[in-house]
Amino acid sequence: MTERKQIPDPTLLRMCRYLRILERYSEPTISSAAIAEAAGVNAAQVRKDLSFFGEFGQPGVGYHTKELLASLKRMMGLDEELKVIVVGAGALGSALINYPGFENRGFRIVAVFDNNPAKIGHRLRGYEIMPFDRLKETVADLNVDIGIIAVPRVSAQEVADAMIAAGITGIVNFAPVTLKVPDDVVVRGVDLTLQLETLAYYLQD
Amino acid sequence: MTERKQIPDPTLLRMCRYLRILERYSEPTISSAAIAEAAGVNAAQVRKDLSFFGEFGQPGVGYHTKELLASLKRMMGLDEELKVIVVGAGALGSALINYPGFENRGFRIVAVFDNNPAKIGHRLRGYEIMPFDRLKETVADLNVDIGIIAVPRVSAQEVADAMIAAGITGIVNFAPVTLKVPDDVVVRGVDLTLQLETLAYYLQD
DNA sequence: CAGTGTGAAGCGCTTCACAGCT
DNA sequence: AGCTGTGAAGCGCTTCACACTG
Repeated sequence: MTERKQIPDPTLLRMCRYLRILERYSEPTISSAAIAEAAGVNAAQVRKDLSFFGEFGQPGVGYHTKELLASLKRMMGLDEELKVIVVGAGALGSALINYPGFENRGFRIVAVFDNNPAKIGHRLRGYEIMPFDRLKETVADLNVDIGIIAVPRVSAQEVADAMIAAGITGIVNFAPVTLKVPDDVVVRGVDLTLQLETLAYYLQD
Repeated sequence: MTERKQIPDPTLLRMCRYLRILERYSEPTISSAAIAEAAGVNAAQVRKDLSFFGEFGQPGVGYHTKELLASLKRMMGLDEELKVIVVGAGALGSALINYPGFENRGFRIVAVFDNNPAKIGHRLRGYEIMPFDRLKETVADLNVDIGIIAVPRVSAQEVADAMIAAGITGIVNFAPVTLKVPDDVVVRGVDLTLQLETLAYYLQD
């Protein structure tokens, strides 16, 4: 993975939210205040975030919506399609495969894996479910960028190890466990129940 | 919602992860270092986090696993079942309903809603799908604690408004949009593609 | 000794405030 | 006048380091 300018993680996450706001903003220009309002953050925060990537604004006017969107997409690495594999064709994996958000945002699912013999060969929304042991060759053949882990907790680490062995350096993990990976691999976790659990704290008495 | 001691949000999120680690730890005692190792954080962080809730440890020994688990669960508000409704019975809603993690962790889904006539009345893993307009009465009748939003982006705010009008004060939002809610309502967002998008940044070149 | 609990230092993100540009 | 870009201040989380304890 090539090194590039260090950008705070919270900034990166907000950038993605800004992109969505820009995508459905109809005015030709937009101010940091307007972005902030839609994203639920401070306007200075928006300007500071954008400044990590360059100077896009025009004092007294704001930002040119389409131009800003295009620039940011490119700088975020979201201007060209990324190839994704999904491991785990259970309820969660199926939902992810059917989730329009992925393809809409430039992520193309190129293969789906599962180790359940009953599922292998079956098709899921056009994707043939392949046996887990064909992961390595598939990743190499198709030049996969990102691996999504949608298997039960106990198998997650094993799947991650296989992905890494196959050369994948970007992983999104939906299993509720902290994965151990080498430094050059980026793992992002999405935990479906974590947020629910923190709510419990606030709802007490 | 009663005010209670202010605990940093990052701490709350880590607490939930600690709980999971404790649940499948077999030794009678556990050290902050062991928890830290499993959670991928600093040991001092673990002790500091725990100290927000009290003094549970024994110098030279560590923490009594089961005792700590029970105490933390109680203090996090996770010692008794919470009632949850899910709005949106599409791919994501269905996956959530089938996700064993919810029920396993003390969240009981008590009703599922959708406004698609083709789905209403149908059963999904034992849950009858109800029309959206019966949300208010159901929330009141069943004493619902938490609402999960699993509808498309465009409908999310409307659903949130209805939940709030019905008296729900804790919401988990799976739609990729920032919801506007009153101060006394706690919203937690789970964004399925956000993490994927941030990966793109790291994978450039 | 092994390991907790915590004051204090360190660090990084957020917010302010304002100079500067149009 | 309106709004950006940013140095500096503010603030909160993280990490250190060590006194203390069984």
